[in-house]
Amino acid sequence: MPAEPSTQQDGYTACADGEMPVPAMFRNLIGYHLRVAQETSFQAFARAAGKADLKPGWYSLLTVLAERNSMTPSELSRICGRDRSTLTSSLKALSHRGLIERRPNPDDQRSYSVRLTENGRRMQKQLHAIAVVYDRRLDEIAGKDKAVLIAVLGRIAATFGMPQDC
Amino acid sequence: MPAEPSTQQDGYTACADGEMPVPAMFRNLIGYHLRVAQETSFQAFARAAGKADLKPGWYSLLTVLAERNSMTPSELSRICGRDRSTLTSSLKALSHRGLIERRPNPDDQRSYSVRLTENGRRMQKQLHAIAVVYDRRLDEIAGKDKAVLIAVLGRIAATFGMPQDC
DNA sequence: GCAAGGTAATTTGATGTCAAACTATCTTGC
DNA sequence: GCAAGATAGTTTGACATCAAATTACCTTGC
Repeated sequence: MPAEPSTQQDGYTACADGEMPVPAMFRNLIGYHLRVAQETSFQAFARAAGKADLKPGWYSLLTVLAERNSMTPSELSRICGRDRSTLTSSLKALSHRGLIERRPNPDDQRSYSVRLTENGRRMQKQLHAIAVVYDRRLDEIAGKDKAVLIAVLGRIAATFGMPQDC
Repeated sequence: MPAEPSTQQDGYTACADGEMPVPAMFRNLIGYHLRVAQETSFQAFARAAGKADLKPGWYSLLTVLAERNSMTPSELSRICGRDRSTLTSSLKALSHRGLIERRPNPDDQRSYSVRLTENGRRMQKQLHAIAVVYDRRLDEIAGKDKAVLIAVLGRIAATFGMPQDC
């Protein structure tokens, strides 16, 4: 065995030169850079959360709930930008683990509202701590451009996030 | 500049005012804005591509291939940032539709290389045209901050895209 | 009042993704 | 050479997601 630990094999050269080829046609496309930046940074967060046995998708749900007394699944779905049907299994899992409580809505039998439990609040803080660690790295990378970055990203989300028929 | 937070959160009322409430704990997190901006803009592109019966995931594959004579699935996987196993079914579909050709590698029986066909090149141009339309909107939104945006996003991808042990 | 249509949540089906297991092949140290 | 380990591609399993269909309940026009 050869051993070279870092043997680098494929062009990737792992750490050796850290250079990722960007296809020429993509170099000027904001959408490409946006996608790659988001995916790589989110995966780093997800990996860290996963090591603590936490689902990254829970973070936004718990955080949104942490800021409001209670909400219906539909409200949660709109604010988190996920289809309602996607929430069904998440809420089931969160409820099963005692992180949220469901309570029937007396005014509407179809609906119910969801509220964080004490454990849920604890879990939210734990996930937030992990997120903040990662975001600090993003802050460093953005440096003085952070405000501009957030402003532009916000405009993008506002523009494309409009319900299509508006 | 920072653009301003939505004052109203409560109602949400769909289109009525087009403002999406951003949870307070997320307002200062770059990762959150990155995620929302990427998801909303990518979905807009995916929807447009889907109307032409094109899979958005094909775009990066075809484009990368358009810039090189031929590549192995593993190289493609690294450049596109997708797991190798993910490419298996995509390449099968692309091959089945006659958009790419596979050819065995005489030097290594395990491997093969992939090349665009004429139809594949046509399809790539078509997808690129759609992507460019969307990216033009992103350009407008970014305005004079485009260069800064791309630079920051590139640094993020480079930092987090490193193989984990670096 | 009540039928028609809307809404809340769920279920189901199709995708896209990663990671881990697997098979076949190549490479290397000895 | 050849056994041990690395590598290429695939298969399989687990998820997250969306969209369409379903069910139960609500609201409205008349």
